[in-house]
Amino acid sequence: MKTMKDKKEQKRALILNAAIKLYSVNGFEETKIADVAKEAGVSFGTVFSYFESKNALYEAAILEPLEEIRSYFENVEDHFQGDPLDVMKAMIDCHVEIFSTRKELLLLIQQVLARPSRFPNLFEELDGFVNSFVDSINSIIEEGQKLGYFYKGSPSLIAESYLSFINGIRLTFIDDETNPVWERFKIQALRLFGPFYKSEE
Amino acid sequence: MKTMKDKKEQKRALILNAAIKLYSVNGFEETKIADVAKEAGVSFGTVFSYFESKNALYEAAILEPLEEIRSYFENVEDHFQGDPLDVMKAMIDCHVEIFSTRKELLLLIQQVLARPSRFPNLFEELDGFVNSFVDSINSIIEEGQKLGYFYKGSPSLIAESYLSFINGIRLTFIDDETNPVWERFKIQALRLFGPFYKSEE
Amino acid sequence: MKTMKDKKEQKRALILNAAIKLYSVNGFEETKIADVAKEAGVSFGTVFSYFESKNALYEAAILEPLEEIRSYFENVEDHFQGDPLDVMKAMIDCHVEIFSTRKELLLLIQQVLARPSRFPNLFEELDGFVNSFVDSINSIIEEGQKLGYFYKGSPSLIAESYLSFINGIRLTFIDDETNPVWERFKIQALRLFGPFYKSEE
Amino acid sequence: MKTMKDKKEQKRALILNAAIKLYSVNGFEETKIADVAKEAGVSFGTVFSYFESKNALYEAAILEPLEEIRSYFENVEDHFQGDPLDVMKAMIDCHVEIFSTRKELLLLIQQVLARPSRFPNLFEELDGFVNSFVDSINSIIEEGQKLGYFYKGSPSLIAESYLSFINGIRLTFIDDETNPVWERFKIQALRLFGPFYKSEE
DNA sequence: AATGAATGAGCTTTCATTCAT
DNA sequence: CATGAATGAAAGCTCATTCAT
Repeated sequence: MKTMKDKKEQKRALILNAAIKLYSVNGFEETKIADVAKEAGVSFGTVFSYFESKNALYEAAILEPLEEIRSYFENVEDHFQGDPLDVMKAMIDCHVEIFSTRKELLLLIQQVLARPSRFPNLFEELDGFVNSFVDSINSIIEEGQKLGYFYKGSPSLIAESYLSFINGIRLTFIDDETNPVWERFKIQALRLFGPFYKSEE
Repeated sequence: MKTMKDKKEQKRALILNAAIKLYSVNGFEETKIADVAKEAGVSFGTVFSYFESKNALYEAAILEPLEEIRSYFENVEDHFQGDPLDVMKAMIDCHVEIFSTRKELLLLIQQVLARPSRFPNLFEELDGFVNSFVDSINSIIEEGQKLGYFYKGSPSLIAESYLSFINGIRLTFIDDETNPVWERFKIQALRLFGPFYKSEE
Repeated sequence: MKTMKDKKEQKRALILNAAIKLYSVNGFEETKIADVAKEAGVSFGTVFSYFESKNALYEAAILEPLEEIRSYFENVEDHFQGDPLDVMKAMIDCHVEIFSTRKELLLLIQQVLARPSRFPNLFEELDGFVNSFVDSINSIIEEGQKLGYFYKGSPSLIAESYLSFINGIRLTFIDDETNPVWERFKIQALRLFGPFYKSEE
Repeated sequence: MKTMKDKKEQKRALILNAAIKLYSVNGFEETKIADVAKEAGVSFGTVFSYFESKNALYEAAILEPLEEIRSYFENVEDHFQGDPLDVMKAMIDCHVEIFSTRKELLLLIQQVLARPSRFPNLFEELDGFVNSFVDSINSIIEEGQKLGYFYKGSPSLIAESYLSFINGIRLTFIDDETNPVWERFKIQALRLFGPFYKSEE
């Protein structure tokens, strides 16, 4: 009994991963369910017995991985402790790690963001994600501002700038997954918060 | 004679603008040639007499507007004179103006960037665009670094950061076209170059 | 032992009744085996262990109930005794009772009759049914004719007219199951046999 | 110009006739659009440029021929003049002619009547047809009753009986198109109105 | 015996593209 | 040139049926 459920779960994951892979590369319309099935090693009929429709599969391919990383954006305080500056550094480390690693998810997210009217539900969800993040680090930024670490000004602006920045990198340097590149962007990310690394001569 | 050519040119523009509008909102696959024709007020047969295929129309819809803005990214020195800091400020003003205004073009660009393997030619072109920009402002950044305005470090990194940043804003705040929002991001953009606006208390 | 067989029989009946219900309303193609199974409270796999195929189930859904009423059409003399006129009256009572009550079966029959080439076996069977009925009441009609009750002329014609008539009612007034409606048609049915109820002023 | 419209009309008719033929024999679900196209000698794509969908084609295949015969059922007085008895005789002649000739239309109608819940619009339409007919001959029957030709009683009952009767014949003797058979049923049809042909010995 | 996961034939429908008018 | 009728490849999806458990 247990085994059967596990097997179903496993096969579902197989299909979902195939979907993530193909959707991220080819986009929604040009990914054929038959291709996903082949990639997953099942018949296309099987895909439909695990996911209601092509649309539902797409949503799952984005939303489920999103859950895995959600916490690192929405509960920043829980994951990173200490001095606001250290928290931000740790957070940036974590986020860059995620963005450089999870290329597929980010591509999918960008597909949705680039066509909000086509995927209204997903867009809504992602929009909420952004807002939650901004809220989540608001107080940390404020504290950092009081301590003189960060630029004065709207914490939201800083948070949004930061998110746009790492998002933009992923989009602009889509092929690069090498550590060094991303490593260097971490410094730039922090500079949106405050005037750091000034004297690196 | 002249008039005939003009008329043809005009009709071509009509179709191209319709294409830009619809492709940007609906993406490549979900934009139907019939819809473009209707939007342009011509029959769909006519579309094919001005553009070889749906693909060719998509390429034109991206590449031709791209030409219009190319100069502001690839010949930075020609457009903005003076002190490196002033040049950057002027450039950012100009770029933000472009990014906030030409939502449609940017959406199209992001569609391509999000699916490099689907549009290799276009991706190549856009990639070249990025590189040209980075090259173009290299010496300005270097000069600014010597003068102590800008952070030390790889000028490419700074240029790429900047591009990613404005790109990311466009993507993340896709709906916003209001000036104030974009205005505030200009400050953040400049902070990728150097520690400016520190004392805005 | 006995119980086991009974249980099997019972489950078979459960499925058959579900099939009759759904086939009659939705027709052959639009009735899904899965729906029949759900209606019967079994898994769809079970349906196939009682009936060879969807076709076989359809045939059973028509032929088995047909058996139950067959006798009232093919052995008219055995069921109704007396004067030919009384026999016909009793027969009409009985038939109208059947037609008004067994809407489902009649709908199924009409589905078959409306598409003879799709269900040749079933059609054959129903055609035989009609012929048997016509033969069965032939002598009764002849006798009634001799007694001056019924119209002269081919008894077959009268029998066929009668059958067409009640069949047609069922088809034309498909929703009506109220007694009064059917009651009034009994008078009309008898008028196909002879000039009755003339003076009902 | 004129010719083009005519040609389109002609091709539409070609497709519609093919549809009538196949739908009537095979029913809605088992008639494939590809088959209709082949029968009409066009590609299946063409079918969709004349009819919105398979459903729309089915509706057209029933409703358009229905229009052709409507008048003979709904404007009985306009078509047949004289003595009520003569009117009925002429009407029956006409109707039997229609029913014996237009087997295809009648089969289609019966498909709809046998599955009202599947084709609610069409069913509605046909139901209206029946009611209009009943209304239409009401006064003629009443007049005939006054003159002593017809049975006393509800004119509606008589009208409905008549309609059920010819409908039922078409259904029960689906294959027969020979005149003699239908000719004999005309006598029976009239007997639903009054005690005619008593002395045909 | 009962289940339901897996399969894939076969359907409708869309839409880019061709080409005769 | 402009048009739009005709085409048919190609896709998503349904569901009867099989068969391992």
